[in-house]
Amino acid sequence: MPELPEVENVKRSMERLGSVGQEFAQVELLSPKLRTQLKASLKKQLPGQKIKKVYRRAKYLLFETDDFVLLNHLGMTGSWRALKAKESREKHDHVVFNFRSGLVLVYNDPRRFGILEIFDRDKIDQIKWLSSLAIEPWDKDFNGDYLFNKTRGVKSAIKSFVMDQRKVVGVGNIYASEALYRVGIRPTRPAGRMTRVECERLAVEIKNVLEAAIQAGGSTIRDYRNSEGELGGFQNHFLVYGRDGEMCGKCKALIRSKFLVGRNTYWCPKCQR
DNA sequence: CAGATAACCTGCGTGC
DNA sequence: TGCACGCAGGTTATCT
Repeated sequence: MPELPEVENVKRSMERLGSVGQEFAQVELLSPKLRTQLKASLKKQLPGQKIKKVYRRAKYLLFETDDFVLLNHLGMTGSWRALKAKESREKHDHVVFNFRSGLVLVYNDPRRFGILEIFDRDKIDQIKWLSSLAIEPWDKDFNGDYLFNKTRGVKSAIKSFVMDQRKVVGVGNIYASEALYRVGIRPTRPAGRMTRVECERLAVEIKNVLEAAIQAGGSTIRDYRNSEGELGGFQNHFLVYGRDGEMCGKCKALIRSKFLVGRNTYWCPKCQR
């Protein structure tokens, strides 16, 4: 469910809930595992720790405390919510974080593809989930030259390149189609066949589409919500995603879709070459 | 090695 | 109303 814009919005809503500065109290583990085993150390180590910072890296959400880092990936269906009435538990709630102030944050995840793990704070750079991620899209080095150099000799489709978190971070199935449409590149184009100018434009449009989606609160197709329960709005601005059979807004050709890289992919056959 | 496919899970919409 | 099937915002392991 969540790509970078959604995770960024979860992060911002977490800050608005006042999570920074909160001191952990009891932690309740309701399930044995998400994508990975839920460790008992969550219950033992977090109480007494204060959240110093909440931040995002790629599609990961991180809570930094005095001594630890709580790492979270939302998988396809992960979500957070703040409890108002006590004991308002729902199906697929997996972990309950009680704070000393009375705030309660619950992690819910029907498909359990998410990750919730704790690491020593001085070992952040050893976290395997983060070790091979590419630079952030807003890093000064993320530009046309970067994409041009990384794509040289790559025969696989540009769409799979853009979705490869080791090459480009934060772009998933929605924003891959949207970014490539904006640049006028067909998703099936071999990555190594991108010109330098096209790489330049792709770097710009990846940032543009992610930025626009962040500003719109992310995309809600079925069930995405930020931690304050708010829905996203960028689904109303999709130019190609989910619009196969509809007219392209630029040229009136019909938008097509095809299964590619294991995911449905959308593009305009006339505007994208 | 690239590319496709399966696997991990549950829920929901569709068509019979 | 029920059931089988396909599909879903992600990632990784395993095939061909």
